[in-house]
Amino acid sequence: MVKEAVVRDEPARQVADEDGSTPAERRRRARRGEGDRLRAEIVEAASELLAATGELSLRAVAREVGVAATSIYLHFRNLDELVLAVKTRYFAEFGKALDEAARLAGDEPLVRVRARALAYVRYGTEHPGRYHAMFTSEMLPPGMRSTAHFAGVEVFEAAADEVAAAMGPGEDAGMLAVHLWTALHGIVALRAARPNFPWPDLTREIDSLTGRLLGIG
Amino acid sequence: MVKEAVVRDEPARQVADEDGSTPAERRRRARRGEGDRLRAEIVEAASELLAATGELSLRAVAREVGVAATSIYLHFRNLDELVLAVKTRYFAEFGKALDEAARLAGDEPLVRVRARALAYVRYGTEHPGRYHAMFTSEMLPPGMRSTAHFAGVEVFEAAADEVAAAMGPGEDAGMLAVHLWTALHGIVALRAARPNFPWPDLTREIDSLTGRLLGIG
DNA sequence: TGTACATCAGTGAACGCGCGTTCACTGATGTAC
DNA sequence: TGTACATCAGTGAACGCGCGTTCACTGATGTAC
Repeated sequence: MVKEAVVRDEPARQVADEDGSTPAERRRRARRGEGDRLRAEIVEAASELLAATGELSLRAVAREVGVAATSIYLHFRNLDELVLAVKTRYFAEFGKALDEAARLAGDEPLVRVRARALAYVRYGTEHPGRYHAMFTSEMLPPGMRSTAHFAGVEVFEAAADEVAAAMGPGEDAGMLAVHLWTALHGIVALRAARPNFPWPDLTREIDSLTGRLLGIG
Repeated sequence: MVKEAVVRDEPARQVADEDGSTPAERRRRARRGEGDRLRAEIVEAASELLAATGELSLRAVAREVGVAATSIYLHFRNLDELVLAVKTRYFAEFGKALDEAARLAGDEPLVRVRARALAYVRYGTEHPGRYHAMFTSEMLPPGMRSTAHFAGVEVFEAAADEVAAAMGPGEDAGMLAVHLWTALHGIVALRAARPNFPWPDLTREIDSLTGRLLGIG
């Protein structure tokens, strides 16, 4: 009722949008030195859109922010650059969530690994869009899929150290870390892809999995 | 050099396409009762396209077959129906590959499980496009993602039976089967998403994984 | 044996959509004089 | 204290693209008489 029919690309002006927030108000033109404010708003909106829909279009972001589509080019050379910025953000947040979980778990190595593993799958299942964006191949044409896809290893490496600490010497910590990572990824990804399968309780599943992988009943 | 400039949607006519095959020749109009020939060709082309690119467009399929885009509507009500036909095909092929591997493995349960697991990840890594199409969520809007996404359970169930046979009584076969499935999926999916990670040898990985999960050194 | 006609297998133009990107531009803000 | 002007932050029209789907059609094949 309140909204006018918006005919074209034109961003909403003084109209509150449907959830009651007023991006139009936020969208007062930045002052001289504050050009980066728009950049932050763009990344924020893109982040939410990618999380919600699993894909990102420049025009959708511009619409969300309440700005002309072209304005995005003031801060990003193209769509890929924006996507990269968003993913970087996700990885930082994800890594922080895992570290926090491990910190809260105390000193016992196995407990720490379990906490980290549970935090991993929790984050993945609670933020399927983000997780998808971070860890799902888009089947890029060969050539492109080399460098950029290596992001997120730090997360793995932190977990690998944890695993190494949780096990006796003489065991293949590298292989175990790989088992753990792939298993956790599989849990998250399959739950997203097959939401109707009768999956077990997540905590039980992680306890059972880590127990078996690390050789503890 | 041989190809003329193709200006519009118009399918290639008497011209051999770049790999030397001549779809134009195949595309002689079907005889009276043989209307289903085109259907088979469409599914075949769609199957190859989806495997190669990870996505499917009606117009691309039509181009590949050498037929007007509208001709697809003679056999499928819309794009989704075609995609479904292709996925059904993939699942049948995938299931057959696993069964065949188990058959060749003989009678020893653990050997059978290992063979099945290895066949699973082999199929997945060798046909990333097909696997992606079968098992990767497309983040459909809620409402759509209920029924259709349950396809492929038979494959899981065959594996679950195998796992149950491979373990002693009193253990939680269901949980173990879930561990195995998610782990295998994770291996396939992460290798596709992170091709530059130093992954271990696939056979060693599967041996190690199944050993740990099923409690055998 | 010849021919009119129904049917089957397919065509081709057109639609409206959202997209990424380009280009020339505008108008408020701050600063130099 | 006033004003010309550069610069910064952003706009808006336009482009060409591939897409799914619709619609009215065409023309070869087989069959009934």
